[in-house]
Amino acid sequence: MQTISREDYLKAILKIQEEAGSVSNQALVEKLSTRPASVTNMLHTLADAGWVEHEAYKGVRLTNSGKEIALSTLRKHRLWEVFLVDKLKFSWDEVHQWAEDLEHVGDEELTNRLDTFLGHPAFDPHGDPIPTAQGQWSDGRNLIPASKAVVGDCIQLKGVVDSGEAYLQHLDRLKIELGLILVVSKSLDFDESKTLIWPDGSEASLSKQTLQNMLVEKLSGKGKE
Amino acid sequence: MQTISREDYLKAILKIQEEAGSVSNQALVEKLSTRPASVTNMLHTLADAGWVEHEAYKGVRLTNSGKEIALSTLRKHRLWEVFLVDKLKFSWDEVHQWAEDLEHVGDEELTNRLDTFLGHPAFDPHGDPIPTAQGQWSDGRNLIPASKAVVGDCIQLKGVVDSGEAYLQHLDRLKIELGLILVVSKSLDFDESKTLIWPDGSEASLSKQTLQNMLVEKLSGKGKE
DNA sequence: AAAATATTTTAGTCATGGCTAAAAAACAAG
DNA sequence: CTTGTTTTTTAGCCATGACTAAAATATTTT
Repeated sequence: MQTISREDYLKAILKIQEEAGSVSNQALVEKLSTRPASVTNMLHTLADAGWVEHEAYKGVRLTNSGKEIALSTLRKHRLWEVFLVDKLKFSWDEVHQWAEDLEHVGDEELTNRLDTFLGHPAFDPHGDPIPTAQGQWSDGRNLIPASKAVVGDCIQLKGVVDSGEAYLQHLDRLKIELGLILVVSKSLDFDESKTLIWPDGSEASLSKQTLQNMLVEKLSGKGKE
Repeated sequence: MQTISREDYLKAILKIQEEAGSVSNQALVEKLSTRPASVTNMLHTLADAGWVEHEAYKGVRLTNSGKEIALSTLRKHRLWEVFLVDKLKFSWDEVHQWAEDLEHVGDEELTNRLDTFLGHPAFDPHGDPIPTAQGQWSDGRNLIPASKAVVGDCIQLKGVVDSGEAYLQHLDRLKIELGLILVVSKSLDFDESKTLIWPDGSEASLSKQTLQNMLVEKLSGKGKE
């Protein structure tokens, strides 16, 4: 049967599987802030339940039923995040921990009602796509890290790679939020920082690190501002 | 520290304390569908945490800090029930189990935002009063069981004693919901059943059992229809 | 008050899911 | 290919909070 811990592991495996291809125990240790022995332990449990295929020393892969649970949990997590931001007016850097709890509450029925109540959102407050009730979540968008934009580009922030509190608060201080349109006005080869222009005309220089974690859509080769 | 199980026990103790005065292990066994040994066990844990005072074989009483946690949990439970009914459009007989889970999520801040979002409701979907953020929940209303109404009385349903699924669905089938105004037209001494008249003119006879669990406000000695 | 009944506690077990420490396997480098 | 390092697994322990069975205490009945 599903428990909170098992759902957390399945969700973590899904994410690692998607972004890294293969899933090592080590990766799970980092993602879940736990210990190697705990991971091995849980992988046995998940394998016994038929949610992952596990070969000792070789890594894991989600089975269809495992992936279904993981996607459903991810869907719940992201829908609750939308609820917390849109309805309860939390900011995007405050919602993760509560969503981490809420994702384990409710069944498909409740989730679908929440989805309807929220107006069938396609993305969560960090720009991550919300899986559908049928488990589809292919993004469709063609986003690039802002670090790849060049001088003259007009870009719109559509998501973030790192949705940790620290990074999001950093963006807050820079008055950068989802949907914001920026123009690249300068690029330094030296440290790969770039200077960007805000819609209100102000400008600021962002570090390579900051830019790499911003997922943007290129609106045009020349800024339209 | 607080866990789901501990919050459940504190909430149960609060409810029993309010409606029965003293709290026996037996009462907790019934309320929580558990076993005597489990209750004794948990009471030790709660006493060690300073949330109850427990004297062997004599029963328990909440301390101030225990009552605070219990009231906060009850507040969360009832607010989430309002959310499920008002926003997600569940019926009053479907919400209890999910609220049972949701009540353990979030802190005071989240609860207060939820409260604001819901428009500071005073009562949950079963007519039970919602404790305030300050832990006040004195009802103020003067409700009586419908079994005490007499012929000619005009009564309005304001709450239920038993908010179990079975009873609520029974009321659903009778087209009885919170706020409904009824007139008592007949009363049988034999089985203490009463015949009631609906606003649309239809009438039906309700058993003593059914009436005892309906909490009503007497609008007038003579029905005003 | 003594006996019968009911309630509560103690003692000991079990499952989940953490953990540490040590062994085993895989991988990397000389 | 052998040695050293990293990763994974095994073995064994711990806390929480269920449980059963049996002992102890309360309560009720005669």
